[in-house]
Amino acid sequence: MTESVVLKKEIPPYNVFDERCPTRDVLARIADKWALLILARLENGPMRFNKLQRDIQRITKKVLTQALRKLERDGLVSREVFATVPVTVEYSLTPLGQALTETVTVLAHWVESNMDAIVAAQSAYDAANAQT
Amino acid sequence: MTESVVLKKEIPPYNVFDERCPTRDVLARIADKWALLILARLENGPMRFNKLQRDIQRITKKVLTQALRKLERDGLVSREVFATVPVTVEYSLTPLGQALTETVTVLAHWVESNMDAIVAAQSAYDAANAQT
DNA sequence: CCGTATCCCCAGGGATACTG
DNA sequence: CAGTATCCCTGGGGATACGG
Repeated sequence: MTESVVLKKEIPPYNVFDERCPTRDVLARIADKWALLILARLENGPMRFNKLQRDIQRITKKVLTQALRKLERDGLVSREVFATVPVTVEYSLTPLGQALTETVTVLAHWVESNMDAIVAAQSAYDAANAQT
Repeated sequence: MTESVVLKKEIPPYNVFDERCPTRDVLARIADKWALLILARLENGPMRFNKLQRDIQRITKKVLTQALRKLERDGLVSREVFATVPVTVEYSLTPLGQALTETVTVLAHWVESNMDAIVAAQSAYDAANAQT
């Protein structure tokens, strides 16, 4: 009888805990304070470069540009140039970025919603570890 | 007639986009590659220090300790010492950390699930921006 | 308006060794 | 086992100025 060999389905061995897995680099790029803020900010629609910089306070043009390039390379953000004078550039979430951002937004909101508990924990921790 | 003045309910003005809001610091602490990996790793239950270090590859004791302390201070992780010989220390998620980690895990899984699309985007980007 | 180009700087992370 | 203690070091930001 001919054995029907059931090949183990090759599930992509992506695993963020494997130091060699490229997902780890991607996660590290997303797990960046600026990246998260940018994604969260773009959730409500396209936005120009300067508007982004103004909304996300304390970020320099250089760093914002770098962060946007990385997000663009990973296919999370798209960049569109309009030939106005002076030039206008709009950034928006790609469908891929949109999906990711939903989770990112949950994260940001979670922090806001639980900030009181976090502050309390910090106080307790600091009190317990108080130095002379 | 006496106006019944409806006081605007004072919702905590927590907002990650405000540079002065403490939520921003917390988000920055969570938005850290090591912090995310630690939280994700602790999701399945308590874990000892060395096990944690082995599972999360490429992290040194120093950095792991620092990361755990921050998470502990924010009330996301708890540390329990057992007077065995040699000493055993277990780290686990607090209820607060548990809730957060659910979202974190979604994020990690999202990356793994969408890695193929991300890789494709990277290739396209690199091809479009090829030098010379 | 939307970025580069420079310069500078130090905090944070790596490597290694040691201890309760 | 679970951390400190040191030393080193670099690259990621910050500030500023300029350019298309």
